[in-house]
Amino acid sequence: MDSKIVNLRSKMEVYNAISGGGNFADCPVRDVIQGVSGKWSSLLMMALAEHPYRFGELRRLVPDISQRMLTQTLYDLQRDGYVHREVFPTKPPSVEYSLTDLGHSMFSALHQLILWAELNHDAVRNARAGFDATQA
Amino acid sequence: MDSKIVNLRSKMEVYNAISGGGNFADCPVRDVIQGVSGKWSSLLMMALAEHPYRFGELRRLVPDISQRMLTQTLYDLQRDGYVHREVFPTKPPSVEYSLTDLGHSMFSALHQLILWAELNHDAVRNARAGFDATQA
DNA sequence: AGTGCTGGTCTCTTTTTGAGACCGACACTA
DNA sequence: TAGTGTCGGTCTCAAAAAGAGACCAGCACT
Repeated sequence: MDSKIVNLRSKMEVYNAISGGGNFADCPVRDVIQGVSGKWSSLLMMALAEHPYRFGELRRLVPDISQRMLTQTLYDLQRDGYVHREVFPTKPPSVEYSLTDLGHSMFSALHQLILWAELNHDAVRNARAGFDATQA
Repeated sequence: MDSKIVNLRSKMEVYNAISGGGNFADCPVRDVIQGVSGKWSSLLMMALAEHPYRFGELRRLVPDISQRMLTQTLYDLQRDGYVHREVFPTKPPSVEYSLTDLGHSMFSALHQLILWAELNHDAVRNARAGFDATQA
């Protein structure tokens, strides 16, 4: 029984095995992907990949993000080493966010997904519409 | 003022422009990325990219997903056209989930990010540890 | 008659997110 | 000098999403 699962030495199984007691927190892919998979992370990475932005600029660029989530998402991206935060002692003080080398490196991988999304947006929308039609 | 934002014809601006009244829902990248950026989506895509799995198999493969979220995430992936759901009239009936062509296509883009995550997991973990150290 | 397996749904609680008021320090304006 | 605006946030409260786990029908086997 469950011969597929038992026989295949797949990555999924290895991640399960690593986790040992079911904690599963050590799965490298999950650990990293979680950070990028937030609702706003990829969008902010896209913005910062172009050039550094200040807090207020990002807020205007992504109008439907709340200030709270902008702060928090930038904090998380900074914590994971993707984003650098620099405070300039102007009056009033300004804060600039920019991608680190690690951030640029990660974005180049994320970029593949973004390109795919641009190319296949219609296909996804059509699939969605077709699915909703049959379910109605 | 805000010369950077005004002068640059960046993708970000185009997405903003498209959205017109601030709705922003028509941004293709957001629309597609949202579907993949769920907590469990990428993990399930990884699993199904290997070979089809049944509901219970997926549940055992990803032990810390709730049955509710497994159902819902698979439903969403199916709706977006990434996953095919097939019911076999065995007793008890079994349900098999597999990637569609669109799903495989999307996964090949997502795969770049996964590979990056595997390669750079340590760098991210170190950044995180260093950041937490300075914040403590 | 009882137990187990299948793939779910339903309800309840906890966590995450969103909306928006509020903050101090300074500049500019009237 | 008092009022207004900008900066980058934090704080509180309500709404939405996710997690935990009970429950379900249908059939097989004991």
